Amino acid sequence: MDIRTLCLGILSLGEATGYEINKMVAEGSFSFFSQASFGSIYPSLTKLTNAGLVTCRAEPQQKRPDKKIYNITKAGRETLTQELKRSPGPDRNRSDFLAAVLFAEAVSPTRIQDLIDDRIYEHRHKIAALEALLEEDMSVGSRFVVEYGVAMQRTALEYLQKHRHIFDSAKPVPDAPKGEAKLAT
Amino acid sequence: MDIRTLCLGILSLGEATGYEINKMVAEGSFSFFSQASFGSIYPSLTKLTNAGLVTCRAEPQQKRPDKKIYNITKAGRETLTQELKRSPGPDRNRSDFLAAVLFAEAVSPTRIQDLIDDRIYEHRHKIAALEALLEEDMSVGSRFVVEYGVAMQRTALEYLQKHRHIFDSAKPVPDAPKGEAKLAT
DNA sequence: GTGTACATGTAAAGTGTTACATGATTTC
DNA sequence: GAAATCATGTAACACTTTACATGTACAC
Repeated sequence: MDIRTLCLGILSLGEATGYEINKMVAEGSFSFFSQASFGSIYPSLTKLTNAGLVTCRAEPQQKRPDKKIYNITKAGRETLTQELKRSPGPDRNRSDFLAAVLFAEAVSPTRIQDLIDDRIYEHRHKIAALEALLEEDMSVGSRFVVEYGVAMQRTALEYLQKHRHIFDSAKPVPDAPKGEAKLAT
Repeated sequence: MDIRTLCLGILSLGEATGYEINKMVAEGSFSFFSQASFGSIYPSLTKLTNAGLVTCRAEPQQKRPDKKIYNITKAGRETLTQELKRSPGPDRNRSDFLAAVLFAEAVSPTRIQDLIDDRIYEHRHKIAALEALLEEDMSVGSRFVVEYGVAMQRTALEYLQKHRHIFDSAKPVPDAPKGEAKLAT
């Protein structure tokens, strides 16, 4: 799903400005499963407007750029419906943390526990932030997604706490550990 | 983490060809947390070779392009160690599924249950595939990562099974939900 | 006085995917 | 006879990030 469709979907839930969309994606309930920045959101909104899928009304502000409030149009809803008929692509999860754990084993074993401990700390913060979000009023769908996020974060946290010890005996690997190295296929 | 570093890390675990790296990333234990295709892997290997971080030896094949087997160099390991000293960036999860569920609520409510049912089916398959992977011999780190993946997939599956009903008002639960596969839960 | 929140946007640079190009061998 | 596996690689295109550009207002 490209940023254009993401913006269209967010606007299907209610009007918003580019700034607000960025906040939702960066910190709000969209932050688990999407990411985008101003550099992609603003151009997307412009394109959607030109395509007639959203309308834009400017609200004057004092000493600031006008607020541009976007609304989805009927054509926009139809386009989104068509888009949702296509089966969603597979999830794409990219975790530098998991990669680092794997690679640290071969190259810098003493680093693994630090990596895991930092991660545990981050998970706790993230869970607290999500639970705070849940205190607010939100739609059934948003709540479903945020609770899904909490469940996933909790599982990750528990897994790390439970399995952290397996690296306790980690020892440096000799310079050339090839031969019949066991790479998972 | 860019594809160049990903390739370097994979090669730190043992020698491999571009083709093999692609398989690991597309289907193997790297597939949860990274993705890359030939179009990015081959150029990355070329760049790493030019930078002296890996070496390449060609093994002649019959009626096929030579196999190019890459090995990490000492300089490559040092570069990787440096890279691992930097704290890993945040996870970036992109899920068209979660986005679709959220947007479908506003635009096409009857679609949600289908989306969830398909997803449940996919999770079962994925879990089965991962558990098959675990039967094989693999390093401590690989096992850690694959088991992490299994835990996450299971949580997602259970969450969807448990919370699927909240969208019932959008569409009654069919008596015999389709896609009810006989795979391990 | 420093940082954050508000509020928009552009341009260059980098990164990654998709489709193409080639071709034998094995499995269904 | 079709599709998958093995095996490499390029080029065009799409997408995203980062840095730039321009301010005010408020809290600490």
